[in-house]
Amino acid sequence: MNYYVDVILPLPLKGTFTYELSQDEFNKLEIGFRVAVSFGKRKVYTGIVNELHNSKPKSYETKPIEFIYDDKSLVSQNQIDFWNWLSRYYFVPIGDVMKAAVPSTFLLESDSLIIKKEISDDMFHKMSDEECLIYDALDFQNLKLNDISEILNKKNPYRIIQKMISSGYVELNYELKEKYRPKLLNVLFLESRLIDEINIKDSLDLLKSTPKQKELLLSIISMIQSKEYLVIKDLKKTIKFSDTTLKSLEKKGFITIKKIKIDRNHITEVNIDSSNSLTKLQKDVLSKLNKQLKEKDIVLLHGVTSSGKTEIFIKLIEKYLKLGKQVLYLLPEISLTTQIIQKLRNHFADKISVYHSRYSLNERTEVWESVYNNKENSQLVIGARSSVFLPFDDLGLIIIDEEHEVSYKQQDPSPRYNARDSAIYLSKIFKTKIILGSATPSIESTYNARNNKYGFVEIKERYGNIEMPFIHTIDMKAEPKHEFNSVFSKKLVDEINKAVDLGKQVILFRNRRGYSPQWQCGSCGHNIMCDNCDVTLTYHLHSNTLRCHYCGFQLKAEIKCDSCGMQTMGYRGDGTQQIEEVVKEIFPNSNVSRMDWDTTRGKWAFDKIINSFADHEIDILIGTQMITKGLDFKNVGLVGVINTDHFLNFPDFRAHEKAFQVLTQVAGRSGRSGERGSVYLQTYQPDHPIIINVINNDFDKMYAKQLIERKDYKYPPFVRLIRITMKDISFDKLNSSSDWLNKAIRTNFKGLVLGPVYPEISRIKNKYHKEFLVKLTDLNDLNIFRSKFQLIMKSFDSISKYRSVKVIVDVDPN
DNA sequence: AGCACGCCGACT
DNA sequence: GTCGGCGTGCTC
Repeated sequence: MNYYVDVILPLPLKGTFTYELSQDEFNKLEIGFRVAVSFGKRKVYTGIVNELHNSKPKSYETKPIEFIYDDKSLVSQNQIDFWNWLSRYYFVPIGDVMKAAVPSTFLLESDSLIIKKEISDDMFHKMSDEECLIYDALDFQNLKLNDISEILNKKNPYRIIQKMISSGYVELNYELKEKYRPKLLNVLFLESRLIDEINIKDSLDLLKSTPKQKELLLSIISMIQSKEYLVIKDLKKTIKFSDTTLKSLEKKGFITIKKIKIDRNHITEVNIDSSNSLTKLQKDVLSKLNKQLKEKDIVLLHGVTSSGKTEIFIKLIEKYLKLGKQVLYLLPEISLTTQIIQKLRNHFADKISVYHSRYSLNERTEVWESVYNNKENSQLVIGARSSVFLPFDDLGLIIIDEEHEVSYKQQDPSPRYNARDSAIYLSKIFKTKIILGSATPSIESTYNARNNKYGFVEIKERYGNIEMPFIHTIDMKAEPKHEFNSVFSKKLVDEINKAVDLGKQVILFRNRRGYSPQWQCGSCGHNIMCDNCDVTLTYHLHSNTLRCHYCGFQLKAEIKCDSCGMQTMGYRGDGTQQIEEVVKEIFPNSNVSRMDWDTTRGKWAFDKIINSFADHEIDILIGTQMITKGLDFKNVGLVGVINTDHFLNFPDFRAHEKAFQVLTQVAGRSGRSGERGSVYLQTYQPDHPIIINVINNDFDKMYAKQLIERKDYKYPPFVRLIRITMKDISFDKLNSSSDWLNKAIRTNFKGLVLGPVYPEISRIKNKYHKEFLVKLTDLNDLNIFRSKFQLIMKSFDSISKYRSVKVIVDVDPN
């Protein structure tokens, strides 16, 4: 009997790789174990077992595995199933899924080391000169392949080493570097005899001659109380002492100093608030939710902004935690602010872990381990997209908050998966319940809810009976502009002044689109383009440079125009920075701050701005989408949208849906406690149907109209979209290869295929882009299309001149 | 992807 | 003569 294992490797290659096993290894291994395997000529990777079987591969020879890391699966069968589904559904190599799922800490790096074996004289005499050279060199130290290549002055030492290995002169060993270093904390333990009061007295007598030490010991005793140990850093905060003083105490046997491993996700301050009483309305919603959950696995909770969804979620979470189940609370990355985390911590204290891509590898590793061991502090995980990959063992509930957010879909590196949709699949494997929450649910989820696929609960009132904000339009065609800057109407400025005078805070909102500051010639209108991308460069005031947002290309801003030679290049367009300046100019007595990707680079920059706004250190906050994400400010009296039209006018089948969502969400920031808030939308199209829907808070009408359009023009939820993007440095090669692919797809697949077309930005980072859009009318078509497409790509890859062309498949693109 | 092999041009 | 450029093929 032969024994084989199919291994997932962290490489962007299709499929798994088969290695041979001894019977012992076969018996020991299980799905989800980690193994070290040699791959290619010189690489060793950590792979994860996908399958164990007995069928010998026909077309190639197998290698043995090198090493088994685990006694217990690192990744459960369920997770492996999930990876396989994701890989298949989204057309991505399973290795990419593995890389997204497992912190690299668990995938040890290896460097092959050649180690000398003891051999007989007889064998030694059979060696060639080069072999002898290597063998002798190994007397001093173990060598890596690179070292040997230097000794022999030869590019490829592998053949020789291979021969030496097979002859039994040397063997390969792998230096496995543990990348993960747990955070260590210096702590001190008090000698146990000192806990007795009489002993303390005696001991202090001993320290009469060293008052510093005596004083320190007294502090230690008073601080340590009944605790097991004292963190030295904390001690230093209370009393000043030198390390030698502390060391002396250790020498004299009063204390012992140790380094202990601590959990990086320990909590700092918690104000437990277990009262958590729900209003009657909330209780009502909760019982409806519970009822729905009995019948359906997925329930959509559509609750208007500020309707108190979080408190309801908290009750639900409590219920599942009490049952001993794990709970995953998914949020868009950007909403993972201390605000919501703090709210949940106040209820669940140390049962919470947060999983976030902005956290360090070490921090993520700790959460992973904690979930893996089903520890107390990760019973509730609050996480972004990638937390669907955590090694849950007994997941009872997944809450997907802000369900409509497009950022649940990973865009750039593969795997291009949607965390919401993946979580839904995950829930089927785990038999987990799902709550989708939003004030502005996606058309797709609403469609599923209304067609009885999902359960559905609605909250139409705001928490504490606060009225929905009053939404006004300001018709920019008719209203006079403010004298300082024409982006502001006089009306908006007046209203802001009124609000600020009343001690209210103001949020000004603008869309990045159309607001990137340009460096343009005042005489000929010449614009400066990026060298590598098909976009104009954006002007950055602080550095006086022009930058590309796609590739980072930079130029110094010059006054002289390249095109007409005039000294009339200057700053046009109304960038955020410019708006900030104008606002500061118009409202000189107010504190004005700006929040966008530029001002929130650091890990905590976002939280800092949010907190200072919450503490009313800022009167007027200017920002992009970012400020709409579920932030809960008490004192906002006015929200102004500067360029409403930019949400309405772009060519995307979701444009109107998104415009409704974002405007409703922005409006929802106003008047969240106490009085009714106001919202002002500056627009040139005050009668636009979406604006009317927003004003009337009329989700149903918006939904009905969008659904008709989606049906007529064949978009989700009526079809499934697949976008295929081709990229190449050579424009001609891109065109000829896309012609080839176009023909191949259309002759093999009888479905709706659009394209290829050049996307709006047709060149990025020096590569030309072209895309297809495939529309599938039912799920079975996905399987048909996949098999056809795979065949097509096989032929495509065998055309050597198209080798450099990148083909990217994006299933359910945004 | 990452790496080795192999075949061509420009150098000590 | 050789170093090294990149086009090509392969990894269980």
